[in-house]
Amino acid sequence: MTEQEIAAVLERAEHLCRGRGARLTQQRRTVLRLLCASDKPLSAYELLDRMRGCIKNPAPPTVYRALDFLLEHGLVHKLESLHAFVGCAHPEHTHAGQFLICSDCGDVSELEDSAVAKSLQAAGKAAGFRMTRPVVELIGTCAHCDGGKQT
Amino acid sequence: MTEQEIAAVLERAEHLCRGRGARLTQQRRTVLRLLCASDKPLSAYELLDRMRGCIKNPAPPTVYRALDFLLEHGLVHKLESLHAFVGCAHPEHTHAGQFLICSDCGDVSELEDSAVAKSLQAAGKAAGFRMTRPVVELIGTCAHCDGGKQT
DNA sequence: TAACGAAACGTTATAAAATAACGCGCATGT
DNA sequence: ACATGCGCGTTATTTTATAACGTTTCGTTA
Repeated sequence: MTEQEIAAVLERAEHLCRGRGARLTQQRRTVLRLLCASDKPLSAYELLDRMRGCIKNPAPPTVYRALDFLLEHGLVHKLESLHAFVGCAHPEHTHAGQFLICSDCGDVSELEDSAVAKSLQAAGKAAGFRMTRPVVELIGTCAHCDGGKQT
Repeated sequence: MTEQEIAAVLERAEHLCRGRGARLTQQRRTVLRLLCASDKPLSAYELLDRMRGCIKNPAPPTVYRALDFLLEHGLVHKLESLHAFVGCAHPEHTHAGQFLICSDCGDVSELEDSAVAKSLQAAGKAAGFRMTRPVVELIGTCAHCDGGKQT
């Protein structure tokens, strides 16, 4: 994300939290900013390393607490298959996103494909299942890495 | 799974491995059997505990190696969001299954919903993404636990 | 059948990811 | 001012997963 995009995300996050009576503290803001600034998902411990610049003596609970808050408020996503986190590209949206994870270059892109969302919803409903959190991570090779090798 | 179902799974696994020139060793068979016999997903370490009955001094690599083999051959699935494993209900199928995970009772059921599979395939294709492994885990409340509380 | 090479396994150690538990301090409202 | 709850610091521990290296087992081929 560019500096400007990050600023916009922080702005939106601020607004969203204010509206909910939630406190976007310095550390939480820092974690969100670091995630947005990274071009790759970050593990909690990578995040921890990067926090050393801004915060004095961060320990694991510091980063996990911030992540818990941000996850609750839909500002970041956890990629379960990578044990890593990314800033949410669409914080206003519904949080039924899907992730394309390139196992070659490590790039991740977030989709909000309504056909996928609907089919998942339908499949759950058919089983009488009330869905609270869909985890959809497609692991494979991105267009760039696949480059011309495949039709 | 019932004893008979487990026997059938082991039989199929045997056959499948033979056909591929892969060796379904005693330990691998044991891990597969234990997973099938459990009514819940098992973590690697729970599995390790249960192996103590059958195998002398199992250490983590023992169970992880068996799991790697079984995963490669599509005989078990890993539930990324739970750090746990289940026996595959449909070892003959395509391995694009979806999982419904009840966060209330812990029960997991495996689907093979073709509408979901197709929409995922389509979404990936639209992004030029070549998918090798879909991770689809729907977290929520199963019909039983939701029991009457919801329309 | 003896020798070989690959695959499977035993073992010890360590890395990586996540949480428990406890107390302090600060902001918020009464 | 005071009480309450939330956020945070800190230490320790638990849980999950892998590295590294030597030994054994198995199937193949000479």
